[in-house]
Amino acid sequence: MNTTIYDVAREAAVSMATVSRVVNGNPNVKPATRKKVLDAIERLGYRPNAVARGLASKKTTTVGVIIPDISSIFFAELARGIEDIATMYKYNIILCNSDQNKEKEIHLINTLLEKQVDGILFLGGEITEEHAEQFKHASVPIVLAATVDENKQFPSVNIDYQQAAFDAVTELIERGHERVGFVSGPIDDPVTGYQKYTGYKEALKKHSLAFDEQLVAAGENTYDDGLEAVDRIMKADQMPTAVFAATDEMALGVIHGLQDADWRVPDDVEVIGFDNTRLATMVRPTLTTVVQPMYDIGAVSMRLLTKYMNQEDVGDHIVELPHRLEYRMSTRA
Amino acid sequence: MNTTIYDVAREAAVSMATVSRVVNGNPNVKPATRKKVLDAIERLGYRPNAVARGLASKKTTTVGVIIPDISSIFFAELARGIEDIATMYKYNIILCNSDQNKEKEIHLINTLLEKQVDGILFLGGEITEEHAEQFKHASVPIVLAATVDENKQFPSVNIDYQQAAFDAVTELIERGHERVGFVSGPIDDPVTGYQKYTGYKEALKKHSLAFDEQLVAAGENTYDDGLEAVDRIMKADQMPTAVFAATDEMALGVIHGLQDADWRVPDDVEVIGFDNTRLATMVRPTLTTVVQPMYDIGAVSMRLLTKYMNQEDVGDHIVELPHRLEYRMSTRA
DNA sequence: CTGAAAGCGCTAACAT
DNA sequence: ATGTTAGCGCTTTCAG
Repeated sequence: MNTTIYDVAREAAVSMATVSRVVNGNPNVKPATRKKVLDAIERLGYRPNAVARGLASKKTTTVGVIIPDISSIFFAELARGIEDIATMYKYNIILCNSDQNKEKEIHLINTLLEKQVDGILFLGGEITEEHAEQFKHASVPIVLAATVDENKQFPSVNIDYQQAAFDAVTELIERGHERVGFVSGPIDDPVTGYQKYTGYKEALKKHSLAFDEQLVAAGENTYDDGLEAVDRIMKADQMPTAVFAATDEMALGVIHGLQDADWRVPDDVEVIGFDNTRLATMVRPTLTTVVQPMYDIGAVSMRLLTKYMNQEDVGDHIVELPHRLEYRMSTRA
Repeated sequence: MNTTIYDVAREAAVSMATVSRVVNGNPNVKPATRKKVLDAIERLGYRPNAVARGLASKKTTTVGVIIPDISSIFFAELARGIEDIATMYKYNIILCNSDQNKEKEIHLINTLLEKQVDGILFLGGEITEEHAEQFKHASVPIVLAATVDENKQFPSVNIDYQQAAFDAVTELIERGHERVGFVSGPIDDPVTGYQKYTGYKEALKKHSLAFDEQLVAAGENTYDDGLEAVDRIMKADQMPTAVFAATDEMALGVIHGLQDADWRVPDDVEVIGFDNTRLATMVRPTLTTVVQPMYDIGAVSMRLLTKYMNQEDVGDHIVELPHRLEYRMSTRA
């Protein structure tokens, strides 16, 4: 049997209430009795039972995090930002991988709610009607991070993916390229696909360049798909002289695919990636890429969630973090 | 107010016990009444409170995972293995980053125990006396993964790091190299440093090669430290013709450092890494490396933990997974 | 400043 | 097959 607050109370010859007070740092305890209690706790090796506390107080100091895949460099970095801030605010994190699978996501939300988490951080592809329904019925605050919510009906933190893609492609165009390839994950993936795709097309249009289906390769966001994308776009009737890849990992694939086929980067083809993961400096040439502050997105979203959980006033429910281009060697100086 | 089991009981005109039975899939319920209850649950939108259940049943179906840094490729992959198996056995995971900081680790163990996790998975550097003390007093099973426990007093899953390093270095030596560099994280880190260092020295000794301090560079396990290591070891009085790096990330640094200084890999210098993270195929030349089954270590350790939690019979408390060399292009065919 | 007592929502005997 | 009844360990009024 573990020792309980009752045992401590008896040992210290006070009431449970008093023990509870000292354990919770309530100032209304005479120093002398506080000491008595502390001693008893020490002597008995008492450790408060957070489950009982949770039941009584209706707070678990635990938040649920639904993430597509913790083994992805991108999400792992985000997760670290989340965890650090959570720790700072004394929360623990229940981490769940969803693989962006809607069924799983819905199921996980339910599980987390059953576990009485104080809040949920949702990272994923997209918010569907069904997600929205769930979220609305949740009794705790929910914040989205790196997740597209068309209707902007839930608090979220993001960067402007479309604008970021637009900026990157514009940079390429302004360097004189008229044939810019686009390599991405599934186009129907809201963040890694669609938004960047739209930004890409906008940039072309803005500069009166024709859109060419042959310069587009949509794979699965992996290195190998980047590699393969090269096969496809370099076979276009008119080859691209620059490539914008939707993730750094794909960009590495593109660079190596290009090099394997004896093209030189950046001399023959310039390449820009997206995310600025640690991978970007781990290639030759190093990768020029759109900086997405992953750690910060995680940190800020967690911070936002803590505010909701404490019912603090929140300014903007939708926060958009800045992005920028980091110039490295995969583009010409 | 959320709806409780009591509300459901009233709505279905049965007792709480019966509701509890159907919620928990107890077969001793007449189909008809089961349906009545299910309907009531549906109608009320009832969602069981896991905290209350936890308090009453003394099981939370949650396990704590203490991990050095989730943003590391290596640990993220391990975490994925852990989470997948946990999900399979209906457990959730409370994920905590320790940064291998002993204070934090001890503190986290306590927090997790307070939260009444059903078990703990500990990944980290090393088990000290103090850790051991904590573990012994824990009321739940603890399994170590990718963590060195000198006294082998706790259940754990690992590969034989020393042997693996020995094998890699031996491979290099048998290819005719007499000057093999060793690049690693802090030598005093049990897994990434000491064990591999020992394996390295053993291999030299076995083949009657002299140990040369100048060929050893211990940094911080990062890409940049790999890069810098090259500066050091290539300045040795007699340069190495092969390098064994303790992690893939360092190995990438070494390869690029070498290439930046106009050495050719593998022609001038052969390189072998360690881990077989996804990075290994994301370099040119692709990296020959020691395969450490990260996902499996995570999965197996979680599986082991479930056995302890279910008080099942466990065969070996210490499991050692196999390692092997994966030959790629950073070594000559 | 301290204590008594009523739950929090559920499970687990024990009855029936 | 179903109901009754204690708790699980803690927080939280409410008194004093």
